[in-house]
Amino acid sequence: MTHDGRRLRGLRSREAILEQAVGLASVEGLDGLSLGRLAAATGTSKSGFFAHWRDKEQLQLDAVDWAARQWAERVIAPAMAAPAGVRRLFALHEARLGFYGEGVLPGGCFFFAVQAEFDDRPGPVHDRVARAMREWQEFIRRQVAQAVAQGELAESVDAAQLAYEIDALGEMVVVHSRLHGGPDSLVHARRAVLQRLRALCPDPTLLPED
Amino acid sequence: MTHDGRRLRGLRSREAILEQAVGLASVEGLDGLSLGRLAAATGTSKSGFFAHWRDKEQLQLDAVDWAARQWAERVIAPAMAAPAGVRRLFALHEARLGFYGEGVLPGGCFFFAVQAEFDDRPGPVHDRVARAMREWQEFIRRQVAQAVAQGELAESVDAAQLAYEIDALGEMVVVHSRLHGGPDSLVHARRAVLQRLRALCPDPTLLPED
DNA sequence: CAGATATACAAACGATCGGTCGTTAATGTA
DNA sequence: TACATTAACGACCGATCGTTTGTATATCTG
Repeated sequence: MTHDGRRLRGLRSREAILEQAVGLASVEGLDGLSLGRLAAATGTSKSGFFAHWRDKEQLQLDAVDWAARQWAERVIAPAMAAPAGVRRLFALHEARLGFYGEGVLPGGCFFFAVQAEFDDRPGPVHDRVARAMREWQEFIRRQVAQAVAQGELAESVDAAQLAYEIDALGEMVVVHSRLHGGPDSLVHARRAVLQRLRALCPDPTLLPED
Repeated sequence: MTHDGRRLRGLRSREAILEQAVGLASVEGLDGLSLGRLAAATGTSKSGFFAHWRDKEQLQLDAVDWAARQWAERVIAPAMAAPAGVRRLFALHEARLGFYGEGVLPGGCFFFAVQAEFDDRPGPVHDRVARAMREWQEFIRRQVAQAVAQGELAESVDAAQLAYEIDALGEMVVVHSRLHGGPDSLVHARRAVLQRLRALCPDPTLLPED
């Protein structure tokens, strides 16, 4: 029952498979991704998956968790280095845009693809995705509320309202940039949130001018 | 070669099939939608499709066109009733939110589902969707530019920038409302654009207060 | 060492996928 | 009336889907 070599090897390939699965799912979705192609991409056999997961749905659920962890490490964590308040809020937005712009995932954003796929399909995957998105939205809202409490945003700011705006402006970068090619949407998304925050911030010098 | 009864009957069922296809695709996507289920939903046979379309891709392309026509009739046309300028711009946004809120399509928005599906997959369907989305974005941009020209928006407004914001804030309603249930996102999306326009409009009385 | 456990595989399963073929019935044209 | 065209169909095709089964091998436990 202890951490021995067998389990370690199992965990390694499990992680490698999940990383591939999240990358592929960011392009084709969690359902569009077939076990056959995932097997080919990972260099393993289809049937080998069932040593790690009972069925495809279990793999999908673990993929959601893996993507959420990746998001926490590559977007949230770097932004937490910025001082709390409006600067951290904008750092969060920029970290997200950086995640998209660097092409960490071949499809841009795992959660965008999966949201569009499962927003109408009830089931465990829908629930898990909804929870992850709710936590993300709630996290942004808390950062807004903290900035208000610190006096870095006007007291009239509705935290849930501003959180929706920041999230929407950031999320739509994925499809706009991929569908129309250019990096225009990255610039638009960055500037939209920056100017919005500057307008609401009593001390705009906390934020870059452009 | 004239418009006779045969062709009329063909066109009728063709339209009925496309309407069903667009509705189903708004839920499961254009590829997730299978010909078998589409046949069951329309009460016809799979093989009957191939009298109207050479293959599935042709049906997908026609579905995109059909959805674009529906969008023009149910969103753009009503908004054109409003006087040109900032009022028409906001009417456009409200017409879109109404389209989503009324549940015209079971999946909320055909183009949202299809964008997420095809933004990374090159091919004719990708190109057709990209063109439709580019035209829509361009249409918003022209409405912004006209409002600026009429003096109903500040001259400093970057039309493409504001168009991106309006579109992003409207589009993300689909997934937010469906994933988290409540109509909060509809309120947030409406208020976000309304306050943004009011802030940029020299005569805010043109727009409702809330 | 023996026995249990876990990783991974090839082969095959029934179901469903997009698509083809040949046919029927209805509607048009000559 | 004779012939061409069209919508629509049932039956079937090879491929692929998610999944099951049985097996071989490597690792840990006793």
